[in-house]
Amino acid sequence: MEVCITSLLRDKGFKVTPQRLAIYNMLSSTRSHPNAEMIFNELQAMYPTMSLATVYKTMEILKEIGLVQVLNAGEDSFRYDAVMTNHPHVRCTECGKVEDVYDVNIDAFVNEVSQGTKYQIMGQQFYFHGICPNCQRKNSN
Amino acid sequence: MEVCITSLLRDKGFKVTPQRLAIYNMLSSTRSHPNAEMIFNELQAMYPTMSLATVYKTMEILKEIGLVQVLNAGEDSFRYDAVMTNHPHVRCTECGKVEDVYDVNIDAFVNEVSQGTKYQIMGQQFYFHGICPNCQRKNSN
DNA sequence: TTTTTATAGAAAACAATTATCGAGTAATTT
DNA sequence: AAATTACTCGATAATTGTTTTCTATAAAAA
Repeated sequence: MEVCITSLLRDKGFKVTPQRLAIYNMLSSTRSHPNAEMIFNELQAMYPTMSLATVYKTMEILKEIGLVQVLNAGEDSFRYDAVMTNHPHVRCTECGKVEDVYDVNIDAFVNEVSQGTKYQIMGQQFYFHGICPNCQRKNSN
Repeated sequence: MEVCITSLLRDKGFKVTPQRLAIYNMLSSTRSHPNAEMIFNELQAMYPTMSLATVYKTMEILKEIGLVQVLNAGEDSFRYDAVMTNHPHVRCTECGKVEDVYDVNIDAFVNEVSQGTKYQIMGQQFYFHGICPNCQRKNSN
């Protein structure tokens, strides 16, 4: 993994810096789909000089070299995901968490749209929102 | 239609103003999914005192009374749609236009996600991006 | 090691959106 | 119809997420 990002950065002419490694490592070891501020807050402890601008600039680079995808889950800020397979996301409108959705057949759906619209579909984003099992339980109490 | 928005506004305690009618009429007679600025620009000619703030405030109200839906097609600004049936959208990455996608079966897909995640799904947004037939033709020349 | 080049991060800039507030106007009451 | 009330308009200012600028500094190349 480390090797991967290191050589990927270098191949594209970007420098390998501690900040970039830290940001990517943090992102790839969580499933919380953090936004820039969450990443910043978590890394600030270990990297006291870390700035939000660096997080944004790094995300830009990581997106460019194909290591992260940017999620727009209908909130006011972007979330980031180091899992690059294109999968839907579901956001809980009560507690705000964003989770992955696996085990659904996207391809058939995409094909249907492609044929119906005559568009050459390059990608898609599926966002669901609702109430997670946890919050459902809380609500019923 | 006019009757509908007029009474809807009044029932919810909002006043019926020329600006609100103009904004809603403009939105419901286009398929271009404009953002606030596009709406503002188009109406400024006929309503010289129209301001962007009014467009935003009106959209807030129209959303609240269920007359428009807000689209977040992965751009930097929101787009608005007076068609309230929940349908996917596809954006052309070349010319930027956003079109509706009809004739696809969403329900089965939503059910699949609902059962797989145990979430109580309240809504969803499907965004596709790609190249529209027009731009495909242009590109091949 | 030296030189070159890109980067980090503070601060300022930006753009979309939201809030504030006084004057104006629609709806309601008299 | 006039007066009252409450909501709204729109100029302006504020806010928020994100991007840019600038310069000392760290990483890569020589």
